Amino acid sequence: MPELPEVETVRRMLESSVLGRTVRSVRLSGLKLRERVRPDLPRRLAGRRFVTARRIGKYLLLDLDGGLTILSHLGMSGRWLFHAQVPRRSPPHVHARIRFADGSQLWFQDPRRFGLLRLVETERLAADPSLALLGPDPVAEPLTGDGLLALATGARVSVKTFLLDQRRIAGIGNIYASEILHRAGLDPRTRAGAVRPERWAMVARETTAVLGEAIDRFGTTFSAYRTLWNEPGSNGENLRVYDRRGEPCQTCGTAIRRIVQGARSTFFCPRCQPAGQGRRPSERPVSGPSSRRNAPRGGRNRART
DNA sequence: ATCCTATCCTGTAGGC
DNA sequence: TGCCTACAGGATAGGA
Repeated sequence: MPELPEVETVRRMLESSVLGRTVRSVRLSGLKLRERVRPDLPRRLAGRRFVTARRIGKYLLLDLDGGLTILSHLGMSGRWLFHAQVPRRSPPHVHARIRFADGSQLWFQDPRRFGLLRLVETERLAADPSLALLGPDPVAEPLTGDGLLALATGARVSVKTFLLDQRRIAGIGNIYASEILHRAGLDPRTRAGAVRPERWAMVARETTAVLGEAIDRFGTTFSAYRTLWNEPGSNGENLRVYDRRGEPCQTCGTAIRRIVQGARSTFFCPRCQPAGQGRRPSERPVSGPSSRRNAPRGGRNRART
């Protein structure tokens, strides 16, 4: 799943390749993504120049001159791809092809169609419903222990679910939530409102470290995520718990466990992340108490991200 | 208000 | 080999 580091990687690459280019024409697949792409998007983009590439949480904001912005989200399987030369055989699921004058093209590809391509007037972005409720972006404004403590006051959800809530913090997804909690030594089942201040300080520090390292490695690729150059990110080898059920913890050797929280996998080390940092919330796997039923059957190459 | 589940969607692994 | 089923999880609408 593309999370903040993957989106940031794409943003930086867009910045180096697409800024300054003027759109000659656009072709849409016409298929519905998370929402329908406006059919007048090609007409409205034509002749405009890309001027800024921004990111808020997992959202990408591509500003064009004349006050128009493409608000984009990669969802589960979305990719922005830049082709200096267009490949002879066209891959499936390309929903937008943006052509530039020199023959290069920028594509939005998304097999699962959870992604988003929305045209917004730049000055109205702040009021856009997808952005209006987002919490702080932890790369733009690094988290602090005190800040997290305040955000979590009264929250009864687990700290794992808390980190995934984009209204509280924007950009953390399922992979990095597990990684952050492992490095912070915090049981993912702990109730967010019961986490001690010292522990929040560790979460803040580790969030910065985990996201920063992932950005340095161009993101984590299991299978779907690719950079703008259609290359996988190399952060997978840097992950300590995610998708490592049964493997020995790199810190203490204990077998990594997988549990289900809010219908999502969580991976943690029961020894490095001991219970008892606070009371646990009443979260249970959706399909009953047997978490084995939801166990992924694949290895590290299972379709993801 | 807050929490929680179902829903959208396709590729892929694994079972038979 | 090939068909079938379940699962992966981004955001969000709507129910408890």
